[in-house]
Amino acid sequence: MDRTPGFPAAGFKCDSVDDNVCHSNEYNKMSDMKRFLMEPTHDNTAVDSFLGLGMETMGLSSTMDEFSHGFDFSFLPDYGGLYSCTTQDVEAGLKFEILDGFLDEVEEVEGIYASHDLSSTSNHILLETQDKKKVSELLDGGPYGLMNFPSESYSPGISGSTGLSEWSKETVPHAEHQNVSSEKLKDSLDSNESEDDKKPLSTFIGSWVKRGRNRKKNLPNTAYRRLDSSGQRMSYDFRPRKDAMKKCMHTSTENTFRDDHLTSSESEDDISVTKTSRTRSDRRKHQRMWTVDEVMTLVDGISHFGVGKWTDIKNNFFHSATHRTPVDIRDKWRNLLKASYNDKHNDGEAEERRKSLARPMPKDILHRVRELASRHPYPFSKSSCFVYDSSRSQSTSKKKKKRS
DNA sequence: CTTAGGG
DNA sequence: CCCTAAG
Repeated sequence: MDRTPGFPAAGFKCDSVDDNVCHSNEYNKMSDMKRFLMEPTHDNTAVDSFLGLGMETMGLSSTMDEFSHGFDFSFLPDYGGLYSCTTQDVEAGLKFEILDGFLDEVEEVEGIYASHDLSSTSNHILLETQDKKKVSELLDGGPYGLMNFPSESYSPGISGSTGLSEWSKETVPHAEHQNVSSEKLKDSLDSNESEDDKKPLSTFIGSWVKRGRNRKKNLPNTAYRRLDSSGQRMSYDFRPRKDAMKKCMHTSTENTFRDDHLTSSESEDDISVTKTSRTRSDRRKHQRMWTVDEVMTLVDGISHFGVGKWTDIKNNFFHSATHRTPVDIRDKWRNLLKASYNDKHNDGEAEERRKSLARPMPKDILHRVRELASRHPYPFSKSSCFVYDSSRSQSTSKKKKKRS
């Protein structure tokens, strides 16, 4: 795949990623991102600056300090990997993350599941699994010899807010989703409150802030979240569009918001919105629904590292998902097991009734969950009550990973 | 720090 | 999701 001259790769940390990794999916996605960036509603000032910088200081890490945007390049790995690390991608990923943040909140509140169009789910899941199998090859030291991927060059794009939700949408008419997203953002940017006034932007901000606050409480984990396996700093101290951000937030929350809106967990100073709200038992207020894509990522991760290697799964499959701690992942797996178990032992009537209420979990996933469950028993339901037809399990090419 | 388990 | 205990 050729990089157009206008979009130079910022090869700062992505030397290990060669163009081969950018197969068609990423290409399409990049096209979308570029198109997205071309939208007149977005000021490309920052992008242009990045461009210039990218051209001039390519490979010259010593001159990076002159960069006045406070851009911490150490975050590149998150968007690196298959994205080939162009500055545009960085910007785009950033914006997507922002937009997705909006959508996440909106989803929770209004029950709109725009990020995964379930009508086309079956379609895109098939492709998705194929893609993931490619990823599996990568992990297994497949065609690209990334056997011991340094956990940062491997960023399959199945990453939470941005990559994950966009990862497999190539075949889905997801342009509408993006349009919706940008509309949402525009509305929020123009007026301080979103159009339907159900959720003023301040609410979003408050939610993010509080989330960061809560996360902060368990400091061991927070510290952990800032580092990747090699101890490299992974915080995203990236604030080029500060001015644009300013437009959409109250001054009182500005600082916290700016630090939190991307990291959602890593604000150093959260003194502003602390004592008053936290005394409540509002712990579980901000839950993010697991998308189907995330679940599939989780299943893939478990199939690679095995049940119990939650940190490995987090680092390699949910690396840029700022939420989703290893514990979260483990919990989700626990719930998936339960779901698969229930799905197995229930008469169709109850199932239908339940499915009308909850959003459907595709059968494919439950099957894979059961496979994995049978593969490595989880000391969860005492005995291995997930005796799954072992003959079916042999059909998959997935390798069996034995836990120690 | 990580993981398991319970709330 | 959150919290805690144990390795």
